Amino acid sequence: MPELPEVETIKNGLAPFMEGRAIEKIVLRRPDLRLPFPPNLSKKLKGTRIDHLSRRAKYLLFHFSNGKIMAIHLGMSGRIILQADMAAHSPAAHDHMLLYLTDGSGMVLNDARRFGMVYLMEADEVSTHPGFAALGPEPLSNEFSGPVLQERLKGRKTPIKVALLDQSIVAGVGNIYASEALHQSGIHPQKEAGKLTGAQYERLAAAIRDVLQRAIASGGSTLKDYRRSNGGLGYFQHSFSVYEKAGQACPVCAAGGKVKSAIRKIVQGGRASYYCPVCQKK
DNA sequence: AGTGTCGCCTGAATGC
DNA sequence: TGCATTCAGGCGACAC
Repeated sequence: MPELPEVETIKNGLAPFMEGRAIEKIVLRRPDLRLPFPPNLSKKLKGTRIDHLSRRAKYLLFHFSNGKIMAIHLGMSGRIILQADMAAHSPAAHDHMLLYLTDGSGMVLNDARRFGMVYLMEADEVSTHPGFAALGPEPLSNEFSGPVLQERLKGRKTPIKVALLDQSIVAGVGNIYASEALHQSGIHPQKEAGKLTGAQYERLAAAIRDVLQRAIASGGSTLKDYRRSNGGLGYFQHSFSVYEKAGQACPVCAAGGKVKSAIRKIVQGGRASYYCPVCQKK
């Protein structure tokens, strides 16, 4: 499940092999993923150069020389696999989009569950396009801070864990990093989002940044559905404190030596949350 | 506007 | 062994 660090890692892995190269053609092997592919995608991009790659929230953006941007959201199970020789690639199950570069290399978009999305837009539409207009600030940018988080959550009665998954509050945080950041900042996932103290918003904002940065430094987290574009594995999953660790000892408590507590799993908004009942108080 | 629920989709895990 | 059921979850659509 690619969240911000995974998409950032994919972007960094792809960029050296794609930037500056030109599109020969794009072959679609089905009409849609979560949404239909953009009409005439191949025709609109044929012959254009990829100027650079970037990321916004969990979207990977390809900036083209003709002023267009292709945005890919990998959903739950999306993968991008680089191919040195596209002619030698025989499409596998769930290879939905094949992007051929003029030098013979290319990339394959594989998405078993098809929760992913591909958009094509003009460069100046990135802030107004329906998929992007409501996105909150990038957590690793200067636009994000404790006070900003506090302002955006003012009056919100929803649990803080649920609010962190809302992409309009802060962009790019998903289920793994929401639980990890709340644990790191000592905040209970069921705490009402609008009712943290100023110090707690500061700690939470700092923890979100820290956990995301550490995950990026580790190449992201490899779970059931995510691999890096070179086929290699991220390894931040070995640094999880609470995610998928129900019943195990809380590492913070364990380090303290005295208090023994086990990580608990609850369901909020239909999704699993993990927390330490000792470290994280309402 | 905020909040909650549903549905999309497949593979892995579990149950009988 | 094999078939059926359950679960995972980002996000758009929708109802209230």
